[in-house]
Amino acid sequence: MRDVAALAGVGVKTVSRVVNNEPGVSGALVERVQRAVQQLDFRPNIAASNLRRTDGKTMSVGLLVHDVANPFSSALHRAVEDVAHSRGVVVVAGSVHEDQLRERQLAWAFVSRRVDGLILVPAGSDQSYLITERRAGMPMVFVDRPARVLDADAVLSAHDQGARSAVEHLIAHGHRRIGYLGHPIVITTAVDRYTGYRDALNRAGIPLDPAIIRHDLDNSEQASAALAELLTLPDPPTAFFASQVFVTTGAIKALRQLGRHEDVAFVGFDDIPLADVLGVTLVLQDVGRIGGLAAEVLFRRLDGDDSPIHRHIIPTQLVPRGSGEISGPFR
Amino acid sequence: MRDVAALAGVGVKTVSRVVNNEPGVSGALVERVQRAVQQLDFRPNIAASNLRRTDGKTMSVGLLVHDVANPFSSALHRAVEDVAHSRGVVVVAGSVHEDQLRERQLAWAFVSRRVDGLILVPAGSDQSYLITERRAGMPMVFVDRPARVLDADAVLSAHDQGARSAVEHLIAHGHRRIGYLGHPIVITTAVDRYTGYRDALNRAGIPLDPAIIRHDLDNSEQASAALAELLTLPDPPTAFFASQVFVTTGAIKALRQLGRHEDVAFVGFDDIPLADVLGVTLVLQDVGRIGGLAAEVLFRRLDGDDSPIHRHIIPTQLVPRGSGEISGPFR
DNA sequence: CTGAAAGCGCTTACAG
DNA sequence: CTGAAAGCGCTTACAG
Repeated sequence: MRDVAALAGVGVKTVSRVVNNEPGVSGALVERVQRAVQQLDFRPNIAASNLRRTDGKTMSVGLLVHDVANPFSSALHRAVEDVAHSRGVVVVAGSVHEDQLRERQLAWAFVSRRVDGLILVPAGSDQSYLITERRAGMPMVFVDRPARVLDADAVLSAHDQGARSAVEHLIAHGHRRIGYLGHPIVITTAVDRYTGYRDALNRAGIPLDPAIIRHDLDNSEQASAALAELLTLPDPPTAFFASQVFVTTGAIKALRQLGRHEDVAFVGFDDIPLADVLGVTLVLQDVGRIGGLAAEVLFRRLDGDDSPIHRHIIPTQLVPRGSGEISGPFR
Repeated sequence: MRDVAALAGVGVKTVSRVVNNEPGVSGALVERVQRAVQQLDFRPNIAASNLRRTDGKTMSVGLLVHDVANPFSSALHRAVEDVAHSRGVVVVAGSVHEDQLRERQLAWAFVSRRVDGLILVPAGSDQSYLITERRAGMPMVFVDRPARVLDADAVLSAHDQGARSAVEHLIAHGHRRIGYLGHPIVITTAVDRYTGYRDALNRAGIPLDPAIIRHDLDNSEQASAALAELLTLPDPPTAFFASQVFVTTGAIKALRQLGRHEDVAFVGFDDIPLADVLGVTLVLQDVGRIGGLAAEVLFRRLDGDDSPIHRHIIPTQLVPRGSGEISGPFR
């Protein structure tokens, strides 16, 4: 900037004014400065300007997700980015991989880079390591899972209701033996969705049978194996509910491979490309809305909104496509 | 940092040394400083430190992709992140949406934030707007599509070869009328893959028939419609090749919906979840390797590697799963 | 309307 | 081993 000022024959403050489109610079000077900017290919250093600015905004937000490559996370990223981009804010994202340590490292890395706010799908159950930043007023919005210790906004799917509607759907189609295929129970969404499963059975007066309940399935292969195994029981399930996208994928594969996709009912969680072609009934989360709302809440906080912390619950939607409508023995 | 120094009763330089793990501070002082850091919840400001550091590294790299939410882009993101994370570097990603203007805005936004390097899947055909940064020595690696004007490293799939192998596979199974379903031809990968299609036909002495070639399919719905339409021709294709993931998805859906997936052969491009269950033969790109290599090339450049610019070509792999092995009339 | 001085939070280059 | 001074590139708070 000093070079530009020298070339244009003005003070640095005048260059600063022109670069930031501040009013009160005579037309002639504006032009001279702009020419110098062009000539020197001057790129203002945002970091330096933030250092001195009173608001100190870096125009960046941090996004912590499970894995940037998974469909939920990347759709969330996209939704957040859309809102951020419209405000000239860049998003720096990172994958936490359900690892508390990595969550902490990444959050700190973002904080050290002075992001203006944080949107996070937490891996750990305790975000107290962020308490200083939170108290200092850094906006944070939790997504998919609420904060445990911190007092912060959250945007969540109605996990329990979504699961309950799926299981009730199966019950309505005449099933009473409904296998549960669940992702790792340390993740709060697994607890919530299992709760929905249990509630649906309870309300229908169907006793819970641990023999057909499998938690902690870590990937689609494990889900496939679990489903196959449950079908070998003396009194096997006539229907299955899968709690999450990879579990759902594994279940679909297993049913197809075993040739049971036409007589065993199935409802999964989360959308998968081609699931429509395969006629798989799914409970869908509105990821676009979740991400968009999370970003909006964050920016409202950045704009000074100091209304009470709120937990936004976004409904899920059951989309019948065939697999969930296969009739059971009690219909 | 001043506050920490005051509390610990030392100079700021000593705090700086402790925070950066520089050697040559007596044990007693280290401890006193660390206690003060703890007590004040001190977080070093990376932006400020970079401003003065001679190397001036922000420990961040920029990633420009088509759309962070699409499978190729997000897998790329993940692969880049894995390498970056191992070096303590964060990645700031942005979606370009095949829009030259947005590409430019984002690239500049990243440059203004002084990222150490750039990995980009370019939308436009001209990145000369980055020429100043490139000349100033900023490392850049192009992915999926080469730079047009800039002299920079690139990591690309063997698009033409991949397409050729797909079409040759269909020819080998007795097809001579092979429909081409292509994504927008303004994208260089579409040109490359179409070249592969054409070459395969040429080598087999099959004349090119524009009637069964459809470029510029923008989404899976258009691809479905195009495939359906081509099947109504008096002399319809007995096989199809789809050039890209969304086109592939649309083609799969159309074949299923028309009930033609068992007699019309098909080979698509790019992986899709559940395509294995559906028995769809695909040409796969090794996204993990592409992203990993791109990141490694970038970091090598950052480490001072000044070997000549290189264009890395990553082979694709044809995975036969059934749909591509349906026999045609000439077998 | 314009610009010189001071300062953001840190590191460099130096002196003790 | 330790720290005071100067400076990174910019903006703030002022004075003219």
